[in-house]
Amino acid sequence: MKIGRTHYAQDINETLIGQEVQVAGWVHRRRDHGGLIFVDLRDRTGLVQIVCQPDDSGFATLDRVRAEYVIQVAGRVRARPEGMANPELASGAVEIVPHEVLLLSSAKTPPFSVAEAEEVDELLRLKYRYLDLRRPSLMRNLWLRDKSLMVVREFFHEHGFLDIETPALARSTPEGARDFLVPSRLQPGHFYALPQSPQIFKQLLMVAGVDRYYQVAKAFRDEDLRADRQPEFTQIDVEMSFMDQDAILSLMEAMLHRLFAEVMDISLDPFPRMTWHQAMKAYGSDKPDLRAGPPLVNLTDVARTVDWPVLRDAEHVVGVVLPQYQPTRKELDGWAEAARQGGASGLVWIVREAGGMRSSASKWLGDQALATLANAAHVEPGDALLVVAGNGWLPYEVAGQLRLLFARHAGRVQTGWRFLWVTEFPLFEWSEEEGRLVSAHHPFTMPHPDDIEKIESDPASVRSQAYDVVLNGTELASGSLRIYQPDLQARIFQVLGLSAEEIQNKFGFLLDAFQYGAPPHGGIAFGLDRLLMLMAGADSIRDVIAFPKTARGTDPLMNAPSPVDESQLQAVHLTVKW
RNA sequence: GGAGGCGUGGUGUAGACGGCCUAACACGCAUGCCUGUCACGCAUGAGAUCGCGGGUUCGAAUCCCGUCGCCUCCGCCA
Repeated sequence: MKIGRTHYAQDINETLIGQEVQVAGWVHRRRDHGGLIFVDLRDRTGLVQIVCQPDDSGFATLDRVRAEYVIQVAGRVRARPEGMANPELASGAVEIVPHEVLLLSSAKTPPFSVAEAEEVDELLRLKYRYLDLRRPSLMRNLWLRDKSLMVVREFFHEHGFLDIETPALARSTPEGARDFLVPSRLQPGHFYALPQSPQIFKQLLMVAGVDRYYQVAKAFRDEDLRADRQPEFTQIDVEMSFMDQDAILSLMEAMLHRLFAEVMDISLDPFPRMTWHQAMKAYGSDKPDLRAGPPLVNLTDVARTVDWPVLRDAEHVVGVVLPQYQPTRKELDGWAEAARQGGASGLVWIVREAGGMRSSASKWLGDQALATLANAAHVEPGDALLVVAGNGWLPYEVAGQLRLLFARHAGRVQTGWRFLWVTEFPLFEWSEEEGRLVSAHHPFTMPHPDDIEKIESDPASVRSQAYDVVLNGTELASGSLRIYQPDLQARIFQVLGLSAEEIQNKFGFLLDAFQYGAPPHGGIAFGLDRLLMLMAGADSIRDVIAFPKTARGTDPLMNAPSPVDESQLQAVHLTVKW
């Protein structure tokens, strides 16, 4: 028998009954009945059952094989006996009777079972990632990734976007995350940086007249990891010229609609749009989870009427309604603790029972005042209300956290795919660490046209033409219209506190480029890994990345990072100290 | 940088008030039996100095200190 296959496991079905087929793959399970051996052969598509009797050729080989041996089987497809079909398998109505079995590779007993779905220590999984990937759940995610990228690429191709590669060896950018650095051998003492995003390149491509660009691009950020953060990750990076914000949002939304329709067979509703300000007021978050129950209620006005300074004198008073929920004292104490952790001075709760009301503030608020608050929040008998008071955005953020905590705790998070656009992010935000204004998105973000005159006089209030795609409380994409006028860009740099010299040194090439005819342009970057994580129902982006890194940034399979030879260090003019 | 959780045969867990642990259970593995299983079944068996180091104690998987690793969260992530 030559090496090769005629069919994948999942394609062996009733239509092939009586035909000769050749399949190849791994021994998933072997069930030895003495005179009768069943082998589940696994390939990347699934399983197919091989059945073999002592006088069949190949019996001796199948008697010897063990889990994860690699075999190739030529045989005839036949229907399984009456009542013996396995509805769990695509190939479950049939089986293969071999007339030749080739043992291609034996295998050591694997360190964990490929066939069992049990949860295995992730370090071990990563060390033996090639075995982990054999498990159907991860293999499915690789397929999902491939299929999704095909749909995305088709979409962009059809809409006239050019797929253009940008360098992985770039220069360090002053704003943003910590860079991964690569020492230069030819330029002693100089370093490349791995790009945190192709941002500047794609804007230069717009100046070049590419008009529509996209790239499935690796991005690198040397920051601490999380379940949804890896030091290298993949963006679907997009940039367009001569389109206003509305046109960009509509086109990108169409892409996601197409993706979900073709890959998930899900027809998405049009995405609601919400300004950052609205999102913060209604959900205390710039990435609201619309599945997690009703929005926050604003009790600031009604709080003015009560005779208790904690509420009356607070800048903002925000409530979370717990519909038809009577929390225990322990739950309430837990939420109060969470509120304090979040920076609030405390939590006021009101529980409306059939008869009357209990409250943490009953010492200070009479029944009348409690009723006023409860009524303002439309709290019905059987409901409860959590109230956070404070200044600035803090009470909103804390209440937003409590909203999520409650929804998760009480199992009130609805299922579904709740996308939305969040628009009009602030252009600047205050950095405590640096003691200055920094760009909320990045310094090339176009200010809102109505706010341009306030850039110098009241920068904190300036809105931007930046937007995010949010899905179920996760930020999936971030983008903006870009500044294309050199003078406006210079004003922004000035507000950011960059000296003329720094500007010239760090961004001079971009400003230069803008002087040679820059089109109005804007774009967006989708976090592919996060998107796939949600589509796959995974808890971590590691489950949709073939070879991810641990929370400490190591790769246990290759043992990276690693020390290097002294000669390698010398070549790049480095001495290591520790 | 900070907080928390976890670490016990190959895998997943139990044991945690110190002695009942000569460390249990399931799966896996090995050997034998078994002709319709599909998480096959039955029988027998091998396999662990309880992450590592130190301490307390007559005695430590169990208590204390340190350390390493993994995971989660906060900070950080334009």
